Amino acid sequence: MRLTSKGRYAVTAMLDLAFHSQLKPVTLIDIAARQTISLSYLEQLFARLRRANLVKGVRGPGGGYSLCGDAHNISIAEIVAAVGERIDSTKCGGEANCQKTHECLTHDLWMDLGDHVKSYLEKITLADLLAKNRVQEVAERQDQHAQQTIEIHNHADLMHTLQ
Amino acid sequence: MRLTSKGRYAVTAMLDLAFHSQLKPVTLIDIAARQTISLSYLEQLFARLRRANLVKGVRGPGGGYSLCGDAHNISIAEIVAAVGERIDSTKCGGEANCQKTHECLTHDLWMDLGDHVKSYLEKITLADLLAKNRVQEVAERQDQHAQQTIEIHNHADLMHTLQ
DNA sequence: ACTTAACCCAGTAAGTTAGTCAACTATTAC
DNA sequence: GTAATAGTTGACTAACTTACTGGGTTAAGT
Ligand code: FES
Ligand code: FES
Repeated sequence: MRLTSKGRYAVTAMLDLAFHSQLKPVTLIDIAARQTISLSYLEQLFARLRRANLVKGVRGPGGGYSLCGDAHNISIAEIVAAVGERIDSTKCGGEANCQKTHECLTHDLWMDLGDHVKSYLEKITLADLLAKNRVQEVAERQDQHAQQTIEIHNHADLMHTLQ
Repeated sequence: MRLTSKGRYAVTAMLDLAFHSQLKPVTLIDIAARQTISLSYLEQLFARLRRANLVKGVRGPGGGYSLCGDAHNISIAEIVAAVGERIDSTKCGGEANCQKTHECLTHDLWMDLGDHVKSYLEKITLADLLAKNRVQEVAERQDQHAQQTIEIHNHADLMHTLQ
């Protein structure tokens, strides 16, 4: 098993998307600002999410990304799998061939653990997370903070053009 | 979360130890042969396991390692923790401070997942694994195969001394 | 035309993993 | 005592992955 920032970022970004893309697409620039994730790195992750048909991109002004389908139908397991994180803990990848042709001593243990985690993440959807109070609170705080930084950014731009 | 060969090897070796060290200590050389793990790498892992008081080493001929205490009291979670694998999936390590002073959007999700996996691995002991039929079968197959390779090894030694 | 923002590709610093090599110490057997 | 055994320690390394940067292209809106 290997669940790193890649998977964390992917789920975080998808949750941000679910929260903000009700009306119109959300730009990666906004997500990067709110969640403090590198824009270029987000692009890479969304390339995978798009290939997995979890999001769709719209180009040009007013464009951005929005969810493919309903938040109730997107599980955390799907997102994590889409960006290429292995939930499986085995060395053999389920082939039961660690020792030449035979399984190793602990093959079954890791298989069971993997199944366990997988089913846990499959049962949680974006909608489930979105319904939590804590998530709502954090998202709203982020919106306010992002609004401030945008104002600061615009102010800086203004000063720049005045020079 | 990050569960790699390090944790797999550690648990596999401990299980091998639980299976073979009923009467006398087991050498790392034997474990390395049976489980096809690099001897030097095993030494590093057992240094950590010893520091965590999970095994004790006996030097000299007839020496080797044996379990500290009963197999019923050693959980998989302890072994994995002893070699330094993080079961926790959060970025913050439970501090809830991904975003400067605040928690990130998905903090709770990763905390819950970590707790879930941790309690799963805490409930499984070496004795539990040892009781399984599959594990017994694999261990016996490994014993036979190791016996063969030892004979081949002795044969090679014999030929060598005759030259 | 010009701007916006998705899309695409190449590269890279830092860190981790899995492993090797070499030296040293304690214990037992002869 | 001395030789063999087996644990103990530390430094060092190739290969790989992660997280990230930069530069460029393409499609869409105004
Ligand atoms: S993990 Fe599947 S055979 Fe070892
Ligand atoms: S994972 Fe804990 S705050 Fe982000």
